[in-house]
Amino acid sequence: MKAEAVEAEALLPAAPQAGSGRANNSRIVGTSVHASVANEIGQRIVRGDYPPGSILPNEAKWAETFEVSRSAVREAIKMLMAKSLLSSRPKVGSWVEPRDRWNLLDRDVLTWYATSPNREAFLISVQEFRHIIEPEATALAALRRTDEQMAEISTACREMGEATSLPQRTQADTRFHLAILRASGNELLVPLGTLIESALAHLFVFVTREADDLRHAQGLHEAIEKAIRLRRPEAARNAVRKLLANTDEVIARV
Amino acid sequence: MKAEAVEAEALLPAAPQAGSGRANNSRIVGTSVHASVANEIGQRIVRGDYPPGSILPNEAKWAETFEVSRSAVREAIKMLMAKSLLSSRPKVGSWVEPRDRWNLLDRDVLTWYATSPNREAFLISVQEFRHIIEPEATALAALRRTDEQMAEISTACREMGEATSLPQRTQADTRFHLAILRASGNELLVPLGTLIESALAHLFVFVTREADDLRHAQGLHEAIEKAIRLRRPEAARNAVRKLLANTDEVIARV
DNA sequence: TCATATGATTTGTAGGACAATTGTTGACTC
DNA sequence: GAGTCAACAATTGTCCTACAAATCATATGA
Repeated sequence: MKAEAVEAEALLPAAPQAGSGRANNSRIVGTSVHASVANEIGQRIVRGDYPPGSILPNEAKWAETFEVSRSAVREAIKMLMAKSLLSSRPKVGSWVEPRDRWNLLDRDVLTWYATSPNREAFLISVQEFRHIIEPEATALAALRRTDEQMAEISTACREMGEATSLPQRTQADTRFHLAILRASGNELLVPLGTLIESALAHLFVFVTREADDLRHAQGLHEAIEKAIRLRRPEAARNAVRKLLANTDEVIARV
Repeated sequence: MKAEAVEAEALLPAAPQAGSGRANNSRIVGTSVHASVANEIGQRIVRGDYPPGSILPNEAKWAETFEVSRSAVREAIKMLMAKSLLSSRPKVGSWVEPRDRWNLLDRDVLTWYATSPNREAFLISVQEFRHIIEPEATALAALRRTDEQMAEISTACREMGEATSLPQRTQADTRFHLAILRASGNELLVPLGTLIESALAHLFVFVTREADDLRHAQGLHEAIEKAIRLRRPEAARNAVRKLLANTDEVIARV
């Protein structure tokens, strides 16, 4: 090809480069090349740079763009195919699949979605989804939890109360909700934990809670814990609904 | 390496080989090599051949086993990594991730799960999941459907009634439920369509319905269609609950 | 006993070569 | 002029080889 050596794009968010000079090859830390490439391309797709149905640049082009080997690009693309973001055929190339084939519940896709321009739409969808899932999941947990699962839930709930920093509290909060999903006894509910994780992680950025709010929220969590402990599905369902309503309200303020 | 040329395993379900002789290289039809390998390894993992935490054979070993190149194996493994079934590190190898990290809601993983030894557990989980999701999703659809979406739902419902063969009917049934999910106005619900698809596909194998059952089920579907058409969320919710109860009963008979 | 090197194994990355697939173009025929 | 068919070209698919990087295990030494 006669293509001139175009400026390669950096894969990771601009590492402060020691030796100034050439701005790429800045692969910095723990991430492997194919993972970075998958991340970058995936993000662009979800962000809308390449609308569904459109043909992506071919593998050689990506390799050139990122200054990596075609093998690495191919592995990245295979990862995106596994998430149904892409398909490809010889001579045609790779194209973006229609949006309703995307596996939006995938951890990575969700992350890309959460950081894309329409963050608010995302948050609203997730919160609505929680309204559908969590009351029922918690009711099931109240019926079927084992003692070990109960211990996990109680521990997380207590650590939430004792947390001294917001990140620490958020982490305990997440553990609390994930433990409930696991205790529901339905394996298919567990993967939805990524949704909740994502929701809480992004909520925590938005929200600066007052001390009063914190105490109130803690009380709501403890009500859930209690209902599960006493094996009262109906009470559990209602307690979760109250918590979600509270969260809705916090969101609405912003 | 001193490894003897061991018998390679066939990737696809035993093609009737013309020239008898060597039993592999039987890659037959439209599937690419890396996809076949991913399918085979994925199925084995979900089936339980390699329990979570255990180390898989290394890439070279897989390449030898399937008589494909290491590149193809790597691309397959990357696909499984994208579904969180695997992780890998240099020198250590690839290991199976804990079950609760698997993306069970992924189309492929779900298929592998559905064909694994514990099919019944799978079907029960899916049906329970439907109880959680579908009533609410349908209520939302009743509130937010557009006219185009309504047309899709009505068409599918009608075609269900007019279907002359069971596969044809199942297909229309699937389209009906997927259209409702899409009409719910919550993007995150759409990916759950794979669950319902899978459920109906596998239910249809189990069940041989009587003419009476068929008429009854059709009536239940039409009730749902009507509730959505008249924008009555509460009626829609109840209609779906009735349909699911009916399905439960059919399952219980077997 | 603990820290430190060093060795070996496995994945990670690169690059090149060719096969397979298939859209496109152009020639040929009716 | 329309339609059919063959040749071409572009792109992914597959294979191969070589080396780099990471890291576990072992041995070595203080």
